Amino acid sequence: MRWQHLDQEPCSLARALAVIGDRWTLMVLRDCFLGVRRFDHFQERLGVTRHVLSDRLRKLVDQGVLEKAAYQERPRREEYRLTDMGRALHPVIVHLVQWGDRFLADERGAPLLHEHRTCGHRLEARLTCDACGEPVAPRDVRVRQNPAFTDPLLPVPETGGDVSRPPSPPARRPPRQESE
Amino acid sequence: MRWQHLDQEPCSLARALAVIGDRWTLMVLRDCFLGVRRFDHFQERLGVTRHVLSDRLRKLVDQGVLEKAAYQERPRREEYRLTDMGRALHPVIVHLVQWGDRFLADERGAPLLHEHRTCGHRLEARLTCDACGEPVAPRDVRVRQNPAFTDPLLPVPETGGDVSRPPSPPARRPPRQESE
DNA sequence: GGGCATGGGTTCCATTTTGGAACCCACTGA
DNA sequence: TCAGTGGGTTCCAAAATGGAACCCATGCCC
Repeated sequence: MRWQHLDQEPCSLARALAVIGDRWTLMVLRDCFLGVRRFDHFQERLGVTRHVLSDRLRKLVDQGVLEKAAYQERPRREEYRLTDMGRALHPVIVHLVQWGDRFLADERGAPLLHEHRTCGHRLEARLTCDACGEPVAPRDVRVRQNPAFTDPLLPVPETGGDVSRPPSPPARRPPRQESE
Repeated sequence: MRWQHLDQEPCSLARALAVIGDRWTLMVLRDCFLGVRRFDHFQERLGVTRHVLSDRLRKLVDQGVLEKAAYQERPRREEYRLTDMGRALHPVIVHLVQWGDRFLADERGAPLLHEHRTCGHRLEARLTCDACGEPVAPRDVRVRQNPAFTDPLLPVPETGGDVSRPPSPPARRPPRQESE
């Protein structure tokens, strides 16, 4: 499986990672959310090579995550801004940052402090279900396959334990006769 | 800047990406949340080479995201399970999947349907602030630097527009006259 | 009007990381 | 003894990345 074929996969995570899953892209987007918009400013803050940065920015623009806008003519200067598609990644970045704060910080704690302006408290990000407003834990989620997709997408349950949810039906044993 | 030095950066996103930011790791974790636990099962579902899979699993175990547990002795067989640190990535994956569902799906829609078991509705993931329970949008978040970090971490604001929040001032309108 | 600075890149090449495929090893069951 | 299984490792070619230099249009200073 080649990485660039991931966008063809019948899996939204794979398709999302085909867009933002390479090494520097989420770092670029973090800086976008912090207000960085110019090539050299990204380059200086990230320390990524100009070549790679140029490539990432171009791909993000092509895919609709960023847009280029002139902020000055003569000489023409352009900047990169988040589109709605890009801004929709905000929860991903917030949760990743919080995960890093929680599990990977040193004794000084989180480098950046996030405050929820509307309530004034430290932002404690939580995944909730918009339908009922309740917090969502991994095992609260039942995953089914969209019947419009005919190839099986979900794993055959493994015997011996459970992680996200216990398999319900006793039927459907793994068909293991063929050797591929 | 080398990728493997990212875990030293004073940035929780960089540190998080040093752990889960390479090409296949989030795909592995997605499968973990779907109940996959065995080497060959990961390999078959992901199509990644065994070499890379072996490397990623080992790193995830070393870093505490997964743990190896024997599910059988004689012959000893081991499986990989999420730790609490790994399960804490659930919101990241859910939001990424939902982003893919929303922006990258084909006409058939989302490949996998997620239902919130406790309320019975389709799971619509939302980032909320645990302190006040309200939804959080990008511009609701104020970012400050932890004073224990002395080097400046936040970008110097760029003149000419806003993305995540207005620096302070009078009015604010999108400068979008350009064609392109 | 020559030189230098600035923003926004591209080119070149060495080093790393992947992809693909084959190989390995301990154990089991027939 | 021999094939099968789970869980890897080794080898090599192809792709991506890192580092550094170079480019180019414009504007600014003298």
